[in-house]
Order: sequence, then C-alpha cells, then structure tokens
Amino acid sequence: MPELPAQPVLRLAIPAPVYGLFDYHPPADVDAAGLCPGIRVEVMFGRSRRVGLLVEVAAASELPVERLRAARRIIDAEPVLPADLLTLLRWAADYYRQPPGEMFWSMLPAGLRRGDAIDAQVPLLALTPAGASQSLDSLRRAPRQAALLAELQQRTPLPIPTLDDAQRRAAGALCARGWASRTSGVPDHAEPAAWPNPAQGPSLTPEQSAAVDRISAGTGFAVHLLHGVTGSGKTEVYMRLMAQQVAAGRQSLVLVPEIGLTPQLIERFRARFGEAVAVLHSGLGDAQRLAAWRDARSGQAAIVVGTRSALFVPLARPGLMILDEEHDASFRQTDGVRYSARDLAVVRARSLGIGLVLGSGTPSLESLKAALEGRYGRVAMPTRVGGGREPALKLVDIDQHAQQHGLSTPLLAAMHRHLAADGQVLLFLNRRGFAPALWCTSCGHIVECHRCDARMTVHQADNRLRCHHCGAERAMPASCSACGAAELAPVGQGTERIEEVLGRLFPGVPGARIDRDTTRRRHTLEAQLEAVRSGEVRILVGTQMLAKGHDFPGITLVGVLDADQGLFSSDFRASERLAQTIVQVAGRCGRGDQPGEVLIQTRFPQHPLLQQLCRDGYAGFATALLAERQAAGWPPFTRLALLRAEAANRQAPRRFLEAARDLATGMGVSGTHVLGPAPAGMERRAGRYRQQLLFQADDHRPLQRLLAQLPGRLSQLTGARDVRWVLDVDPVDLI
DNA sequence: AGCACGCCGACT
DNA sequence: GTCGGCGTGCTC
Repeated sequence: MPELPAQPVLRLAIPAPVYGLFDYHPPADVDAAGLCPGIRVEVMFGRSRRVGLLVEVAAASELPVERLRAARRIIDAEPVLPADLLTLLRWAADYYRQPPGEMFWSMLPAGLRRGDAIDAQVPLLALTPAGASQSLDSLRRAPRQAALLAELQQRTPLPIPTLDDAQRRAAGALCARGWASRTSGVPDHAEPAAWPNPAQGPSLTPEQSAAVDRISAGTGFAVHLLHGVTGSGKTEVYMRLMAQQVAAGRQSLVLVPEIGLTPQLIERFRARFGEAVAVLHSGLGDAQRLAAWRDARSGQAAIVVGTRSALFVPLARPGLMILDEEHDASFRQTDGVRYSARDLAVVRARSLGIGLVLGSGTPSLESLKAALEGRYGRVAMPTRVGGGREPALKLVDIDQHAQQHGLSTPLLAAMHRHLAADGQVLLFLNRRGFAPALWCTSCGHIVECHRCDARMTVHQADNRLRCHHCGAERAMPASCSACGAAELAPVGQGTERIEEVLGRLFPGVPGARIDRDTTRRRHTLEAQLEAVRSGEVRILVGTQMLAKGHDFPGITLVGVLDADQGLFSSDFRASERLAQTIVQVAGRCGRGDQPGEVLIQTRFPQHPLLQQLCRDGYAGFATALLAERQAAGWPPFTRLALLRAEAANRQAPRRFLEAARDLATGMGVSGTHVLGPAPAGMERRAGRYRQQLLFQADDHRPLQRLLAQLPGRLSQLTGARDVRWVLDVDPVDLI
C-alpha cells in the first residue's frame, strides 16, 4: 500500500496542567506551511473551547493521524509572540518542569488569552471640531483639562485606557463642554511615532562614566553585574545606557522589584524619555495592560518598565535589558507557574543577542559567582554620588546594655544626638504588630494559632490577635484559656509597640510607622514617605517595606532593632538575606557630606557573619559566604529542586513523598541525591500539614535528567490525589 | 484545570 | 425505581 505523505501538524501550547504540546490538524481550508509560530489558534480541547499558541509546525505527529482533531480557526495573521519569547517559553517550561500551556498563559495579557483580536476595538477620546479650534487660554483655571486638550490637539484620538484617573475626569469635563467625544476604534499604531530625544541628564561622576563605558563597550549578548552601593547613582547609569539605545533606535526593557516601581522612578523616566515610556505593573487594569503591551510590541514605546512578568513583553526592536535590585525575592514567581525572572532574563538576552545589566547594591551569591568566574562582567560603583562612602555598621550588644522596650541605651543616646543635630532617624524591625506573642504570666501558656504551628501576634490598636501566617484573627482574650488567670501579657516588640514606646520616650517628636498595617489603604504609603522626605516626620519605624528603593535624604541614623532573626535559621539562605536587608536598610541613611550612622542591636555581637559584615562590608561578607556554601555543598555550587506536598491529613504528604523518594532513587541518576522527606519548617500552616523532599545535584544537567520525567510520574503515584504538590526548581525558600 | 464517566445512598 | 455524591481518568 502506498504511503500517504505525512501532513504537517500544528504543535500547540494549550492552557492545561498537562506536560507537553498538543498536535492538531490545521483548519480545513488552511495550509499549515503558511502558518507562523507565535500565532494563536482556537481549538476544541476535550469538550471545551480553548485558545492555544502555535509553538511549531511539525512535519508529522507521533500520534496516529486519526487521533488528531482539526483546529477550529486561526486567530492571528501575525505572531502575537516573537521568536525569542517562543524560545523562552519552551526553555522555561522545560527547565522549571511546568506545563508549556501554563507558561504561555503567563506571557499574555488577559484579553489575548481569551482570544480577543490583538487590534480589538478600544474606547477612544477624540477631539471635536469645536475642541480643535478652542484656545487653551479659556481653560486657565482647569489646568488638567487644558493639558489633556493640548495633548488631543497634538494627537487624536487617544486610547482611554491609557489615561489616568485625573485625565479621565478631565476627559469627562471636555466631553461635557463639547470639545471632545468618546468613540471607539483601533488605536493607530501603524506608524510608530518617532521617539522624542531624551532630555539632558546631570553630568556623570567618573565612576558612573566608567560604568556606562564598560557596559556599552561590547556588542551582542553579555551580562553585566553592576554592583553599585546605595546612592552610587545606578539609575542614572541605566538612563544613559537607555539613551544610547534610543539613539540607536532600539528599545530597553527595565525590570524592577514590586516595591521599586514607585511614582518617583516613573517620573524620572518620563522626565528623561517623555511619552516613549510604557509602564506595566500589577495595579493595571486589563485595558491599560494591553495598551502598554501593545506599545512595547509595536515599538511605540522606547522604554518599557515593569515588574517580574514584564519580562515576557514582546519587543519590536530590543536593544537592552536591565534588571534592578537583582537580588530581590520578588523576581521569583512563587505561585502558579514558578520561575525566576532574573534567570529567565539571562536566557532571553542570550536568545536576542543583546546586553543585560543586573544591578544591585547587594548582589545575589549566584550572580557574584558568575561574575567571579568571568561569565558575567563585573562593574563596581563603591562610591556615593556626593563622594561619601557607605555608612559604617556598628554592633550593639543588647545583653551588655540596659534597654527600654527593645531600645538599648547606646541607640537611645544616638537618637537624641541625631535629633538634636536636626537629623532624622529610621528604626528597622521586621516584625509588624504590637508584640509577637501573648503569654500568661501565671501558667506560662502562649496563645497559638488554631490552624498553624505559630504564635498569635498581638495587635493592640484594634485589640485583636492575628496569625501572620494564615491571616486568622480573633478578639484579645480576657483570660488564659489554659488556667483561667486574667494575667495575659504581650511579650517582645513589634513595630506598633515601638511606635508607642517612642511616643513616650520622645514626646513631641513627630514619628511615623510604615508597615503593611499602616499602608493598607492606597496612597497612604506615598503620603507617609512624602512626610518623611519633607522633614515633617523625625522618627520613622518600619518593616522590610523601608529597606527597598526609597530615598530619604534627611536620615542620618539607622537602627536595626533585631538582627538575630536569620542568624541561626535552618535555611542556608537566611544569612545572605539578613546581610542584604541590613545593608539595604543601612543605605537609607547619610547622603553626600552628611555621614550616616548605623547601629545594629544583637545578642550575638561575636557572631562571625555579623563581624565580617561590619568589618568588610557586603563584598567581603559575600566572599566568605560563598566559601561557606562551597564547603557545605549548597547553591550556587550545587543545584536544588524541592518537592513540597501538603494535605489536611498529617500522614498523606509523608506517604506521597516517601513514594516520590523511592521513585527518584530508583531512577539511579548519578550525581544526584535525594534528601528527606522532612516536615516543612512550620509543619502545619492554615490547617494543612506540609512535608518536603529535596533533590540535590552537582550541576543542572543531572538535576534536569532526574526531573525530566518526574512530574508526569508523580501524578500517577498512589496517594498523589490525596495531596497538593508542587515542584520548585532552584527554590529560594527551603523552609 | 475542566469535564465526563462510573458505581453507591436518599428521594419524588 | 432515579437523582446526584465526588473518585478516576483523559484531553492531540
């Protein structure tokens, strides 16, 4: 029997938790050879309609032809994702052992995932003839309306999703006056507007110039680790590099941590690059996100700034990628599809053949090692723009000094000194609430969460107990549930309590507290930060939120109230994070000629890590930590993957992971070890018991070999249905 | 993830 | 007698 020539098939990534691509015939009247990978295709998948992404056109399927169905329709004429993102998608799905369909899902704005046309109609604001002939003078008392009218007279129509709240109100007013009207249509992106010339920046310090020259010297793919201390002017270096790209007609993609995407940063970018800046962050609505995404894809935007997921934005003319605060944990996606945007940025830059800058004042050990081995270029900026160096760190032994509610005498003395000299003080304590525990002074009982292996935190302002791990909440008990005595006392310090103590110790000195409890409402954080910058607030207390990205020029003293969390943690990364946090918080103080002072309260002033950090700074500390990691066989000298399982039942996760361990050891992949299972650091959390199994390998290759078939086989394991499990490749949290 | 198929308890 | 409980298995 003559063989029929095999027909080309479409290999699609379809959003489903299934590992692999799915093969379909092209729709009846469509020639597969004419289809470009990156387009969306609508198919019937099982009994439901899905939108899939064409990853490749294959000569034939491995499945018998009769099992394949034909796709319903081809959605796009042009790829929505360019080739480099398809490469990235496949690489990431493979490396992180994630279903490609889910990975692809996270690369598209919501509307496009549903199958909307990429040039869908959007609401537009158009200038009316009356508005066109209107002089701006008549709107002198309505500056926002005047600004919007001026913009409309330059370019009409404007897509309404790109307008902010104030602009939308102004739009309403202009419509009421009959000078503008709402319509809808396809925004005109056929002819990308010419990018405005970047504004002139300040002159660079020699150190900044050298950094710019070093980074822009090469062409093609390269990763540069820009190790610049706080205040060394990294952002200015980024902007110079971006301006070079603008001049060459190429786009820059800037990724910043969640907290780093502040209005100030966007303002700086806008002031330099004007309207050619597109911003992507989690607060955006679907329409705004799509508009920014489209501007990046069309080349309308010269600069694209965003958080983690902006890594997946298509770029028409990519020239440079920048990842600021590269050590920051928020570059890791930890729920849903798991990936590291920092590591994927390297992969994307390589496939694009462009440069990538990883900037940080406290680089991750992974990046430092790569720089030491010469895989990344290393550019150091140890000096602050005003000329000063980073403030020295001083340890205060809290067992040797009297203290009042968590504030030691030396720290209190320093606070008085700095306040008297017109300085501002920042106190850092990574523990919100009033006190981390409530205990009975009569019987010693400590109030615990019913659903977690954790203590309840006292929140005095609203007289409630909260669990910071599961969110459980209850009224403050009047008496001990164990012995009935009405002698419950809060123990330990939280930011709320420190704020109260400061009110008593420094009466009349205006203070502010910044943590998740005080900034829950929108805009309060910005208002509080402004009060600090203006000098109105003299003492600032806060958590982690203070450590990142904010400039407080008037702060001259930083107090780290408790450095000891993290010194003795079972997570080998805790000391790296502790040092990064301390150095980042310390960096908030002192500017130019004003030297800063940093006091770190600890019960272990002799601890070698703290000693090293104070003596040699972050770079010396990191070198020592790298040696320690190498000796202990931890990353970045080895590779890890973590399999976590949880269930309401205590035994199920253990049984499942024991079966998983037997499966993995039975595969006998040389160069790999399986450790565990062991209970997670907090075994019970939110009412669920958690266990974990650790895979360790000398290199990523044996680890990948071990993990290759694992997810598929795990789901077939007996007991797999009794637990929820996730596989985390290159995990950051081991507890 | 959906969504159906499949075998066992309380109902018009 | 059947409506529906959610265990199990599949999706090109």
